[in-house]
Amino acid sequence: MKAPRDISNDLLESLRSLGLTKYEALVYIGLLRMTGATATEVHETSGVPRASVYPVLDRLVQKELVSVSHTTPKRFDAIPPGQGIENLMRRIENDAESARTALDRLYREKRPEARGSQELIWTIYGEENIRARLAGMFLSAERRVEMLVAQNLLREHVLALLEPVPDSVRVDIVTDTWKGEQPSRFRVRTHPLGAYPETHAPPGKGLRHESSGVFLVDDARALVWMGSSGEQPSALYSESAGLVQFVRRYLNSVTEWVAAAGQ
Amino acid sequence: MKAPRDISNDLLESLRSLGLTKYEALVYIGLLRMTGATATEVHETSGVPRASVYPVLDRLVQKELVSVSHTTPKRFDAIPPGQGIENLMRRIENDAESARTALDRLYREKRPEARGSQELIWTIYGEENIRARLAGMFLSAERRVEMLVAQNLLREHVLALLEPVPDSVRVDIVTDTWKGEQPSRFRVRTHPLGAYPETHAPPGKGLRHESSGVFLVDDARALVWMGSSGEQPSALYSESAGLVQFVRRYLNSVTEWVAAAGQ
DNA sequence: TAAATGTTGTTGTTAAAAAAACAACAAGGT
DNA sequence: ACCTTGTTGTTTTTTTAACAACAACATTTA
Repeated sequence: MKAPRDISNDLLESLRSLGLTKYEALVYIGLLRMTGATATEVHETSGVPRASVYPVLDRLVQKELVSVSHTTPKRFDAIPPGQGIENLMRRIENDAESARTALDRLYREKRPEARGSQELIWTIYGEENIRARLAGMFLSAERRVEMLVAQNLLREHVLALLEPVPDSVRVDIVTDTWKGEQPSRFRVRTHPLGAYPETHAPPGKGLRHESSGVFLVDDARALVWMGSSGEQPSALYSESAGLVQFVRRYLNSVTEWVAAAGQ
Repeated sequence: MKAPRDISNDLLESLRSLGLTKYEALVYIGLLRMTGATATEVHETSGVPRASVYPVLDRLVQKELVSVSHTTPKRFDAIPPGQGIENLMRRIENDAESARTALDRLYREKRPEARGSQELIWTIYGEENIRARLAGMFLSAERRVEMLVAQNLLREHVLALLEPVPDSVRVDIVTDTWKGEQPSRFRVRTHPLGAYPETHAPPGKGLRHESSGVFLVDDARALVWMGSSGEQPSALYSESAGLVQFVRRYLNSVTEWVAAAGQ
């Protein structure tokens, strides 16, 4: 192919994930700079081979990204980006909707937790997924929720999820700082988490508490939120006795430390 | 590939437009029926070759559609469809947003209507695009807006677009029926459009007025809305003297007919 | 006006890239 | 000794991209 000028690779990638091929993207981009261009002009400014330009334009018309004139030769015009992208998204959202419906049906047919998945430790990627799992944990709490969690993480992502927890469930929170009054609903204890001795960790490489947290529900379900700064966060979730016990001990020792520190 | 069971082709297509490959779709679908499956089990119920299952699962984890356990052998679990599809859509919407930003910049650099595009007749596909164009026409009206339009089309799609037209612009509407009182804002004339003699058309094949309409603004810009029933609608738009004159005459003769019919 | 030239729109073929399918094997567990 | 997991590399198929050739017109030029 000729020289498609200086089209950012990112843009092509974005358009591809909206369902366009490279050629379709290049033609549409080229067309945005022109008004009423002929196929040959499109070929020239987009760098797409002339013979390929015709089928590509046909597809773009089908996708409601360009309009055609009735002259000979035909002339083409781009639908403005706002409208055009909306047109693409409409199709995609339709697909998403029908896919969700179909998948939900399959999903509901699943035998409910046949095997003992309770011995496994799961890795969950992505903030949304972690939050969803946390919400589920909190929702299922019957007696007690405990957490050791950095203040920013708590405020931004966790606090809202505690809303549906009933009063009969005791909620213990250990965090680094707490602005404002103590909420009566929860037992909040503050402590400079960074100062907690990372026993077996080499200095400077200790677990970053910045965006991390440890959660335990009813001594039965544990989640460890590992927020690698900047990166996509991940978490461990488990109902296995092993991990739960480990988390249990960790929380105990931190709690003791906090108490001893004399707050 | 083995027998992927009875997976609807539509579903695979939908998932593809959300950025999944066939394999990714099959594995995810298969995984929805299981809980904590091993790679081999995934292979068995999805029909995807065992060796291919590993890279596919990796990608699905990246796309936040499945979670992995830390056991050996690894076990995999599907994120529930609602959450999973939301995860996919989030990425796509990000791409859409950044694409729109980038494209808008390019679009604005375009020299404003360099050539005389006013001689061309454009075909516009898709209801949204037609409505957008109509809205633009109405917005630019300085003296007069005339339309001959089926009642259903008028109510559902057109009336709302007339909102921003100032009082100084005269708006004439001819339609088949009009329930309720006459709006003082517009000059509405009703007429059973079907009865208008389709001069050169064979009976039964005359232009269906059901979802069609003719629009003229300031005697300068014309749009013909052709609503093929059920299909995607299309329209002609032009500022060319030829088409404008044709529409002008058509409106005139209909208006005369209506007047003669003695309303 | 007729020949020469050029452009548009089509069709068919080849090349490159991406996805799918298969083969083989080391590591570890039973 | 045997089976399973996870990994790697190779072949086949499908999809995109690139190229070649040509008929139908239209434009220029002699």
